[in-house]
This record gives sequence, C-alpha cells and structure tokens, in this order.
Amino acid sequence: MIDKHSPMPIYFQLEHSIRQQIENGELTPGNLLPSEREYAELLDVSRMTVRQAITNLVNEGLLYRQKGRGTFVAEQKLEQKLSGLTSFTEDMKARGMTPANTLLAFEIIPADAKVAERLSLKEHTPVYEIKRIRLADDVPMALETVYISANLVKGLTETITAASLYHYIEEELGLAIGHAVQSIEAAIVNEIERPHLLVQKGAPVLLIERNTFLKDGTPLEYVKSSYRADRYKFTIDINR
Amino acid sequence: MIDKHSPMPIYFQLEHSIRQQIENGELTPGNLLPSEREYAELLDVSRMTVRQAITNLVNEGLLYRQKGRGTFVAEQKLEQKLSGLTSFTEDMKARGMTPANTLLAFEIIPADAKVAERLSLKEHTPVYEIKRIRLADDVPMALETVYISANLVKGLTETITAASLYHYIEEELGLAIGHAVQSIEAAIVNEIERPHLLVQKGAPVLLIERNTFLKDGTPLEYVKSSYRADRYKFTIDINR
DNA sequence: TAAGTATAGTTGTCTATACCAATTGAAGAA
DNA sequence: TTCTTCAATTGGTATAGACAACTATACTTA
Repeated sequence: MIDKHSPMPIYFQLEHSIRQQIENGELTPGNLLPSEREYAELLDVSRMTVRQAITNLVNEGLLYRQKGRGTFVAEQKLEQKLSGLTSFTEDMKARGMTPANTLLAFEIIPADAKVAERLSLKEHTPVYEIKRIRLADDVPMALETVYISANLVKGLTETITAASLYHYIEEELGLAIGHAVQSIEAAIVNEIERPHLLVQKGAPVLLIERNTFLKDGTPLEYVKSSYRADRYKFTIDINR
Repeated sequence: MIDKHSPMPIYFQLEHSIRQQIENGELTPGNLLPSEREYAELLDVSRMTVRQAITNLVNEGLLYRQKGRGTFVAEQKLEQKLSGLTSFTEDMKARGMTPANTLLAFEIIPADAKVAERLSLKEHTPVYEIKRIRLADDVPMALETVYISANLVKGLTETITAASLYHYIEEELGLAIGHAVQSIEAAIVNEIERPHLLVQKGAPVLLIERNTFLKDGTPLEYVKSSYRADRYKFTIDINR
C-alpha cells in the first residue's frame, strides 16, 4: 500500500490511498478512520507524516477531525442554486431539509469603507448589521451578514429578521428587487468564523457569496454569505 | 511580536503578524519573506512551527513558496465575470491583458460516466477531449477541459481549437447557444494539475466552473475550468 | 570566453519525541 | 440509579534534527 522507496512522498501515497478508499466506498461518510497513531504504526512511518496526509484531505473537505474523537469521512456536497434571488429558506425546503436561523447580532453601526461602497453610501452612514447562522436540519451551513441602510428601512425589529428578511423587504415594504450583483470567491475560514460555522471542525475552505440588491439602480441591501465549501456547490441557469 | 505564553498558538500569532504586514503594506506583492530558518531563529521557535504558519497563508493564497528560492507575497485577486457565456479571451482583453492558450491534449476518447451524463450520451460514446492552459500575460490562470460529442461536431482540428472554440461553434457551425447550466465549487489543486497551473507553486485552492452548453435542450459541449482561487473571483449580474 | 563545478542558502519531506486539550467510557461513590 | 472521578485515547501544538531537491552565485577549468 505504501512504498517507502517510491519517488512519491509517503504522505502523498497515503493521501491517495485514503482518497481511493472513499471513492471505492470502502470508507463512507460518517465512517471513523484509524487514528493517526494507528496509521503511523501500521505503515511504520512517523505520526507527523500521517498528519500531513490527513491534513491535506481535511483541507479538501473529504475528511474532518474532532479532537478527542477521531477523524471521519465527510458528507457529500449539497448544491446551492445561484439563481440570485432565491432564499436560503426556500432552497433548503426544496431539498427536504428544515431550515433555521440563529441570530448572532443585530445592531445599528456606522458603515465602514467597504460596506459604504457596496451600498453607495458615505462612510459612517448608519446601517443595520445583522449576523445570522443559517442551519439546515440543525447543522450550520452558512454565516450571513446583512447590511441595510438604516435610513431606507426604518423600524426593523429582531422579530422580523427571525423570519425571512428578503420577504419582509419585498412584501412588507413593497420594495420589489429588480436587479442584483453577485460575486463568488473562495477563501479560508478564519478563527472567528470557525466556531460558529463548523461544529465538527470541518474543511477550512469557504465559498463567499456577496449580493448587492438594487432597486432602480439604488443599492438597498448588501449580503455576505460564507458557505462551507465542503457542503456547497453553486449552480446557475442562464437563458438567452 | 510573538508571546510564547499567550493562549493563542505560536503559529497562529505569526500567521496574524504576517497577515497584518501585508495589509499594512509593509509587505507587498512579490516581496521575499525571511526564510523559515530566519523566522525560527528570530522568534526562537522551531522551524516546523514557522512552517505551519506559512503553510496556512499559502493555503489562503496570500503567499507562495518556491523550492530553493524562498517564500513570496502573492498578487491580488482578479475578477472573473460570471456572465455565463463570455469567453476567457474576451474577459482578459477587457482587462488589458494578453490572453493565450497552450494546448495540452486533443483526442477522441470514449466518454466516461460523468462526461456521458453531462452530455446526455451513453457511456463510451466517442467525444473530443481538449485540454488547454489559459494564460494571461503568459501567466497560467486556468486549466480547461472541453468535451464535445464527436458525432455532433465533426472535423474539429487543432488549428481551430487554438482559436476560440466558442466562436467556432457559434459562428462557423451556426450552433447558437441558447442555454447554459453552470456550477461553481471550490476544491484543492491536485498534484496532476499543479505543475500545469502553478508555475510558482501558488495557493492550492481552486474555483471549479463547470458549464454545459445546450441548444434546444440538447447538451452540446461540457467545459470544466479550474481557476486559481487566489487570482479569481466570479461576478454575476442579474436582471429581472 | 564558455562550460562545468563547488557551495551556500532555500523549501520539501521525514523522524522521534513530548506534552497539551478534548472526549469517551468504565470504575467507583453517593 | 445517578453522579463523580479517572484513565485511556484522540487530535493539536511544538521541538530538534536530518537529508533531499532545487536555485543562485562564485569560482575553476578547458
């Protein structure tokens, strides 16, 4: 299984071997892997070498580690429709999962440079900042931060944000969204996001989706959503 | 700068310190960092600890390493328009960069299960497989693999693919694209892709874009493009 | 001059060990 | 039964050192 005299590094060979076992179905999502010490003894290599192999697979999202418990095979990716204007809530329901939110923060703050630019406001203009964790079947899926100009939308309450914010804006305030600018990039999770998002210390790669919703050319709402890249894939349908 | 008795791990403190120096402009793209051994001696920690900090920043795309030379600060991200149907060539020109392609492979192969599904063909149906490296100002930006049913598009030659494949299909063959299905996900670069894509051993995170182009509901072409996540960001404009 | 050769410095891989922190389960106490 | 304690096991962090592979430079040789 592992050839110490191969030109390929040992950690690379082990990495490949585990990857194949997952593809073959010998290891399936949720399965517990041998511990790092077991691998080390089994293959007669150093534990640090085993760690390097496993770390790479954790970074890829194929495995996740839990201190004191072990290393496990991760779940498959979900698909996130990039339709632009569908809500997390609807997407999850369409998959037969139960969506939920946890409100982390709800406050009025002065806009910093980035937020101000996104919303075409001057810096320090007061904006609502709403931070939420998005859950599907009680598993954290995304971290979402919403910015809305406080002058545009007055009287926002925590009760409302607990429900769908998008629907509140569209239906209650009658501000139909006509246009959106969206971007997607990849990033590594930082230590501030990690505890909120990754109960089980999962893969560190995030897909960051930024939406600016416009009405008649005026930015209304800026939303930054950080999805776990090991659980998400964005899809989009284009007609023309 | 580094506090050995802090509750935060040493590698994390160093990571944070370097990140700040990049933000402050004390370190700018292209700059050579102190070597791992220098950091180790300077901070009186083990070289492996320094490596852990730097590895994390390399994964994030902030730094890149070159064996035998050193560790450098990486360039900023570019933006990749997710308009769905614009070509790499056009996007690069719009940025004032010179696009180019390197043809890696051009052959007719039997479709495997995944490709067959994407193109709604039976497995083992012959398809063109075209692999190209996409360059901007001679820097590898993306790895692209195109699959086209060999029965649908006969007489494809290497000369044509060296030019724009998209335009060939649309203009020469008169197959106007009417619809596309696109997905984006994040992944870690594997050792096969790495040498082609990352001359300077860059960040291992990739943004993988998959496009299936349809004509009257029939899949014509399936393209998988792997972009360096440290250089790319996808953007999209939605009107409705 | 041109080509080959040493050399010093860099990252890449690997070893062997140690202790810390979180989790689990079993043994023991209330 | 229920709770507490404790030991074992797991991953997390860190050390010190070794050799390989690669790069750039300076030097030697034909």
